[in-house]
Amino acid sequence: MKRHVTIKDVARVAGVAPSTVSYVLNGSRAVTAETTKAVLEAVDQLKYRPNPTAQGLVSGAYRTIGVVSAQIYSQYRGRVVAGIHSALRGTGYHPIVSGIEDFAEPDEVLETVMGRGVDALIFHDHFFPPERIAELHRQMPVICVAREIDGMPDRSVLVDEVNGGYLATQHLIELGHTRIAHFVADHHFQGAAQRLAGYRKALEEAGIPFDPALVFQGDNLGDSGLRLAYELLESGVPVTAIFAANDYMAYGAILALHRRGLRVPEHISVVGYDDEHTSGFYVPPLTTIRQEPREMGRTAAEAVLKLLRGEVFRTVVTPTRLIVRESTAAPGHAG
Amino acid sequence: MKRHVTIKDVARVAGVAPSTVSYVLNGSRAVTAETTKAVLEAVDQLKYRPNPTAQGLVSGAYRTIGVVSAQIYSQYRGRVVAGIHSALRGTGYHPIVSGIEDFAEPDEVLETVMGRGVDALIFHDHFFPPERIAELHRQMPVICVAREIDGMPDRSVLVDEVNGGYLATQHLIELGHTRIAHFVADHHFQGAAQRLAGYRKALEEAGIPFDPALVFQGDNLGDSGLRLAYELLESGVPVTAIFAANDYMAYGAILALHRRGLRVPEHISVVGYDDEHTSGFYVPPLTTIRQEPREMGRTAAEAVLKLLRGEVFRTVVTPTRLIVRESTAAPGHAG
DNA sequence: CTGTTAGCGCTTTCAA
DNA sequence: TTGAAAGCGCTAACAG
Repeated sequence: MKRHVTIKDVARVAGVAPSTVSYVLNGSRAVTAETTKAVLEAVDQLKYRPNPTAQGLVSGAYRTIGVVSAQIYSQYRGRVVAGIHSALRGTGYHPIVSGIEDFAEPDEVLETVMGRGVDALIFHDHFFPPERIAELHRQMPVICVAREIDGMPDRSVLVDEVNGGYLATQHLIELGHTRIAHFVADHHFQGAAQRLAGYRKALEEAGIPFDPALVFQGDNLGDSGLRLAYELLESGVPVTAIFAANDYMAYGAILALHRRGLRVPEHISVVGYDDEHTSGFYVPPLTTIRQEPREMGRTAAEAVLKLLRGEVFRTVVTPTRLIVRESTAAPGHAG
Repeated sequence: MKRHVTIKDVARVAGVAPSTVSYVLNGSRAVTAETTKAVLEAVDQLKYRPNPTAQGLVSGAYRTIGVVSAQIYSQYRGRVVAGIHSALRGTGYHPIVSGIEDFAEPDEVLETVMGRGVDALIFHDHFFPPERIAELHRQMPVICVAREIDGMPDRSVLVDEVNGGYLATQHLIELGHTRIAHFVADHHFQGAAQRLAGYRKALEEAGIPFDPALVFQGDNLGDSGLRLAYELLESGVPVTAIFAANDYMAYGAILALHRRGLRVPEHISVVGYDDEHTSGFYVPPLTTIRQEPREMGRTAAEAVLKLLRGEVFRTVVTPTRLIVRESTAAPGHAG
């Protein structure tokens, strides 16, 4: 395999000192136009690319942002990462992503990410122990997406989850539903409680009493939606609509209803949450809550850059909105 | 922010030379039990972790595998990455992933991945220019997943795509279908042609003449499945089944049929490809072709490790199998 | 305006 | 069996 071209090679070819090459490339000191030209030519000729590892060793800065993201197979989560990428573009910083697997060990994830030398961290993972995150927070800038950690004020990019839950439920109520079940998101996830709060708020506002028998704890997977829907049906509690706290659970619920001969939305309306890219092609296309994952990623990356520059960042809350498709309709639609 | 504990700190505390600490930690030279103990205690006490960046600088090896993966939001692709992670676990090597975005620029992706210092590369991306990959291949071990590149023999982990296409089509034929449309996968993707070849092979074997009017070029997205299905319906060509070269196109197709009042599988059978995690919860649950993405990732990682050790690797072909669910049935099922 | 030198954290000769 | 010293590729004082 081939040896790397180093700054010395460039210096030799350009007939200058290595440091001069460094100064030209980094603009960290005034250099004659002539010298600059010679250096740049040598760089071109040798196709020299500085070794960021060595740069990092010297400066103690790696120009790298570690990103820890669980369950990246969700389009929603992938988009957050995409937003981070795009905000970092042209800044000289690059993201390195880990925690692709659902249940990657915290230590391992950290070793992957930290081991490479990172200047800051973005967490989009609700499994990672908060104490560990807080600990890292003491060593470098850390931003959390869709999560808040005790002792880390102004270090989050949040989503207006309460409003999301509210919007979903209110939509159902406006359609005329009063018996609305809610499949709660995975309990590790902070948004779960907030979506539930939004659900309760909408009910309350409409004067519909909250019924605990209508709320079921899920775990975000399709299978849990399926199971919960069966449970709901078997419980005999009358219901005309389901608000599932994520799209996958909504899929599972719709399948369960289908298997029991219940059609959506004719017999039961269903609304999801996240607007995964498959939801518009589901049968029926799913009414859901859309967040702005790309925007969230961008904001998180910009926050980190800000902290790195020593500026202040204040926690921001990104909006949610309702996407009405075809899985919701007025109740009693089919009798 | 906190300064890192260095090998010197450990040496001081243990009362030995920095090099001795290195020898103890790497086992690269015999050391007294006593000295070893002192060093290990100091390491423990200071919570010392060697800086891999510095190690990399010296050794020229970074113990890092770059992974370039397009469209990682597909569960299938995410699983390949998970397989890579898991095969690397405990080897001292770590993957760093890039190319999360659909249309990330090759140069940018490379800068992210290469810039960090990687010892080898795994490509799971059919957009990346082959010449660029071949060029990298000259500098370090490179393995491609589900793709072969000219001039790079024995550098791929392949999938038995022909068999996949064959299995899907044969299943339909066994059910009694003879008019089977095929939605071809994105043309950037090598497997597209192979899946088509499998389709043709199954037809031929059954004595069913190949009809070009039944094949439609898609681009892997749900929307393309939708569009193609409308096209198919409008063409007036009679058809009782569709084999879509990926699940997302199958979703789109099913939605289009649904909109035209056609039920699946009663009026038209549909089979997909990839077995995305949502497919089992689709209505109806999708019959599809399952690959072994996790296995593929593992194999790719092991291949790279092998090459790094100077051993030989021979291209392997991983199996595909049919998963029969509820989107397929005998034709004329509903009249 | 430019070159020399030291040193980032580590490994690995070379000496003892 | 161990320590000292050089050097990986780069940057940033320090001199001129």
